[in-house]
Amino acid sequence: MPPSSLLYPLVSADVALFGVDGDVLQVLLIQRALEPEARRWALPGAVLKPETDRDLEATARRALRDKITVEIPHLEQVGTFSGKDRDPRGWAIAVLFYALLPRDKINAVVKNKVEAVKWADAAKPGHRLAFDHGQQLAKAVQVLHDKVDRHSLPLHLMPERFTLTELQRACEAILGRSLDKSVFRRRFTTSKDLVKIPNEFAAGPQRPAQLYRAREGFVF
Amino acid sequence: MPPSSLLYPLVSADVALFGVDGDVLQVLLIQRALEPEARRWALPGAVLKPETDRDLEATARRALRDKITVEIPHLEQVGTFSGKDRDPRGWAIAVLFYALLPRDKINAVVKNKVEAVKWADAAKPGHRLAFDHGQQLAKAVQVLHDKVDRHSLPLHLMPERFTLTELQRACEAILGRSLDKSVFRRRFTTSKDLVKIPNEFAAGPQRPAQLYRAREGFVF
DNA sequence: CTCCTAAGTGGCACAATGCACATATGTTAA
DNA sequence: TTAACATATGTGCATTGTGCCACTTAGGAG
Repeated sequence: MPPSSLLYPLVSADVALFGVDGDVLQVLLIQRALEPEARRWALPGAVLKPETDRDLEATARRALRDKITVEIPHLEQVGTFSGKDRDPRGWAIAVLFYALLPRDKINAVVKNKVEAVKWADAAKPGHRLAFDHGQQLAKAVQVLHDKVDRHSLPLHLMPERFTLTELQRACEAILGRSLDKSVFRRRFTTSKDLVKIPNEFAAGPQRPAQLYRAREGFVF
Repeated sequence: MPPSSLLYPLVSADVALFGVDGDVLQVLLIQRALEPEARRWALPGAVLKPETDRDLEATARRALRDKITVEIPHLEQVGTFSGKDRDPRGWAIAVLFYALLPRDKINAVVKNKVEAVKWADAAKPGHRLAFDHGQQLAKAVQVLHDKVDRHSLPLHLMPERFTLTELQRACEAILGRSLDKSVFRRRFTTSKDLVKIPNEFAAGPQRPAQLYRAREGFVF
């Protein structure tokens, strides 16, 4: 039971789980089954259980474990949203995390649950989200955006092996604009985070493409 | 009374208040009067009062109002620290903010209070801080550092009117390294955030220096 | 063998940077 | 009165990074 009075705030963790499909940045939404805001789409979240959660990142992981089947390697804090008006139940605090899901796992996420689950365009989810989740999502997208702008490579979005062009598509999806091929390559073929896989190429109806993988121990 | 059980976490807001004195980045510390961690130095903080605080930023402002005399214009969230082991009283959440105090107000902050208050070198406070405040401080310094690295100007640290050299000293204090005078000037004399004050100069035993002020509505 | 597609490379103008040096303008001291 | 001095402000140049665009290369499809 959440606290009904104002004595203690309701504390929860929300997660913006991002994936890239083609050239669109997507985010996982769930349709709330219970009041408040029942039937509205929302970011997955969970209420803190101090007796079991080690910290709020554990709360966030639990929120995901209930919905999806794959384990998330990368989870990072975005910020904290607080106040007495964000949740009809009263004074509430939500700590927002984001996570990146590899392209090849993007269809392995739906679990048997009461709630409906779907992927939505992260830039325009198409619905008014529950609580302040619209604002939260915008903030998470902005953080992701800034990070890629600062030349961080979102390798956690990529499968084990990938081509430079695939990586460029992922960055373009996050930034929402196209990048120059030549510039992109010059910048990153010398990056310590990218490792060329010798003699491994992606086949296709054109010239084969060199495959790369993330450096051991890489974190976004 | 903080919650003694694990049913609800203890929620508080901490503030890293930064100032620059000469070429050292300083942070305001208070010596705790009460248990736990009595007599240890800590960042100023306050426990959330849901009945009075609009949000956690308000909690942070209240933490400062109790200690210092000047109103802080700029307050920004750094991150949230949570877990059952950070505070001996049990499961606790602390949301950390930072604030920047102008050089000319740096000696106007001490209020009549039980606790001792002092400025410490932000890079090495010299004491083991209470709770996880050492870690919190390091994170706040890093955020500040990154921001200046990305060419943001910490104008909130400066007095109303200042010279380019003073501004450069402030940036150097934050970054912990010296910057090239020529590069610094080329970069920022054309910045929209800096406004030259015509016919106003700082006197001294040398050539007078042009005075600048922050653009109206500037935020760090 | 030729065409198509995407991979990968190279050139060039321009901007940002690091560094050395030059000039300006006040105070201070002989 | 004048020279020494300290800091402000500006210039020149080599190096490196970036944006833009054209070109070459290596496969598959027909």
